[in-house]
Amino acid sequence: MKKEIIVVCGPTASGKTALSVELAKRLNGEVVSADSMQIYKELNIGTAKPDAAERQGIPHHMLDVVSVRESYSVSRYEREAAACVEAVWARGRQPIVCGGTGLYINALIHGAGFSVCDDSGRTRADLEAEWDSRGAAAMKEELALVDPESAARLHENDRKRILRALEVYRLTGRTITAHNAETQTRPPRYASRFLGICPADRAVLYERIDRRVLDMMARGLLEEVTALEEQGLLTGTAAQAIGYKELLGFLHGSCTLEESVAQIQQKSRNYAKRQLTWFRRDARVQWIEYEKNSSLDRIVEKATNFLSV
RNA sequence: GCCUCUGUAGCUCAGUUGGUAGAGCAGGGGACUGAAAAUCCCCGUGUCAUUGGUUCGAUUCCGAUCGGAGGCA
Repeated sequence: MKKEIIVVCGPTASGKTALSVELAKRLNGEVVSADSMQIYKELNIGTAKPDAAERQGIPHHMLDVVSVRESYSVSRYEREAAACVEAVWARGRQPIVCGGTGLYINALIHGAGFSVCDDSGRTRADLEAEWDSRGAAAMKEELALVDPESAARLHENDRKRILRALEVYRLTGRTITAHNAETQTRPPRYASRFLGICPADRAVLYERIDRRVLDMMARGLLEEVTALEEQGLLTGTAAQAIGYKELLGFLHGSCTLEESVAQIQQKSRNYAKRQLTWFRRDARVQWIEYEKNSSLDRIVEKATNFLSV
């Protein structure tokens, strides 16, 4: 078998799960998820994690790998997902990477090679404290001294990236610019085929999102969030998950349930747009754009056509 | 029925002492290399409800009409 990973990407609620399962059935495949929130064991309904019925007996990997009590990272994903892909090949089957987290997909395919390690989080905590006391301009100036390219590229308000660039420098003595240049010129570690799936009409995507949020509520999202909150589990990364943070507003009495649900829909639409920005600029992606009433069969047919050439 | 307030961007509202208007959100575009469902950047012309009048000039002042809110009956 030609060792080529099939990637199914696209915005949230575009139909990635159904397509990847169909492809797996036809191609003797197994699915490897590339979703930064479905990674968490306790997050189910709100992350649209496929249940047993949706999986249709197809093995799924990289779901439920950690508890929300732990913090996860791209570098862990890069390692663990690669191990899954290798295992699928070892079984003589086709790995199908499916997910909406573009950064994770790139890390898996490309292998960014993050070696810098500070699991204590001390360096970052120090930098955050410095940012708060010295201000954005001073921190950006400090970065400009050691890594002028990054400083020029990053906006002063982009706290997260400025601090990350400084963190890399303090930990390794190398700039993130040098690191990025090195990983970008290295060829990807896996051959891959990218399929992007999305309705041709943005309004149709947004309708699908709105409907799915309502469906999540009907399936018990509020109960899921309530239980997690009672156990004090909605902190850290889990508290960033769309659907969870908005319902917290209702649970704490700062808005009505209807307002929370509308917020979830809104934030999901905003998120879908960001995902599209990410995937659209990726020249590897072959797009399957479908109309409102397109059947799954037609979509799968289009996908297999792309894969056969 | 009378009185008061109100009608400005898709929504909520600001503003123009008369020289055709701007914020937030939505929406659109972009970025993204160990938090990524996160984080960050850019983009604002719309019969200023309709219709008369005053005026060189009205979205702004006056009248009428039609919506909306409140009060008195």
